[in-house]
Amino acid sequence: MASVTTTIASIDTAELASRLRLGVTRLARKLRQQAEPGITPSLLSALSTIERVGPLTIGDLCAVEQVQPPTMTRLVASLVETGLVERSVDPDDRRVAWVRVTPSGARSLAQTRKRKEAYLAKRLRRLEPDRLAVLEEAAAILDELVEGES
Amino acid sequence: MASVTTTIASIDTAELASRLRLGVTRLARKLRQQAEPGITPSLLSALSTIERVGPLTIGDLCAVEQVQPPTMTRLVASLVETGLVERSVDPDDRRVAWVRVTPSGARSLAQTRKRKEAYLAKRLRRLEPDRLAVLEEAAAILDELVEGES
DNA sequence: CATTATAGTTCGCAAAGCTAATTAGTGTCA
DNA sequence: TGACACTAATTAGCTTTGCGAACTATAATG
Repeated sequence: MASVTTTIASIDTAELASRLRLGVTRLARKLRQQAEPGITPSLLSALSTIERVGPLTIGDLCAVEQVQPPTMTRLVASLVETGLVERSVDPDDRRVAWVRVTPSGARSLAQTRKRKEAYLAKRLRRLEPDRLAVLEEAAAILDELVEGES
Repeated sequence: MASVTTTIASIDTAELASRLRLGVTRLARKLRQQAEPGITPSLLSALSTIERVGPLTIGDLCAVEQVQPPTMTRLVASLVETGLVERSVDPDDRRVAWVRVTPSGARSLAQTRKRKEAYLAKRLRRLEPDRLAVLEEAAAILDELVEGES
């Protein structure tokens, strides 16, 4: 166990928002640059959501991925074309399309996962345990930040 | 003062890398959607770096913003065109271009800063002080993560 | 002087995002 | 039943951002 002690009295949310935005934007950019040829970060993010959440509709995917329908239509089309994902029409409501990962998609996800996070993990390994612990908590908070309502 | 206590014994950097990547990517996407009309997140990020770091060259800007030269050339051209930034040729080495914020650019930055971070700040304000403190530290760590070598 | 190295630019391409308009299928209710 | 409204997804067209390759202009070096 480790203790991380911080002054909380004077946290300026506007200032924090500014710094957090810059940090997040830059890291996202850096991560984008690590994309493997063939699968881009957006495709990857969609694919891993499809795997994690299980069969879901295009609309569900849009909500989770925080993207507008036309964007997701294109991402899914690309994933289907490369055989990583399978589409099927809902028999009860033929407007709805369900999407699920194919065995090939699951394999591809598993295979590439290590490599995909290599860049980040490599840098994380250089951090002191205290700081890793901070990021660990921060990751969860970031998720909440985005999840809570749109 | 507040204490944030965390288990550090078993932090799996690969797992953390995965979660952090997802969280960061999604938040970055969400932030992009909050762009004000007229100034995009990339332009904004470049502009605020130019203000923060002071006069600097295109190459310096590329390094800080983690972007390739062609991209920065275009961003700067756009900022110059809208009068937010000023370019000047280095008299000692005429290959080099120095870039600085104009008064108009500084005004624009100041004016819009509040609004630009409103989305994030609004959400941050809902967090408990403990969690704010975590993000505060995380922001600094994220910066280091990207800064340390390319 | 010729060569090599460096700072930026231009060009052409691809990915990812959007809005607006369209298509296809459901539901409602007079 | 038949017209109308609603919903899920798609298509079309546009913008921004990013890249690599090739180029220009300038400096440095042998």
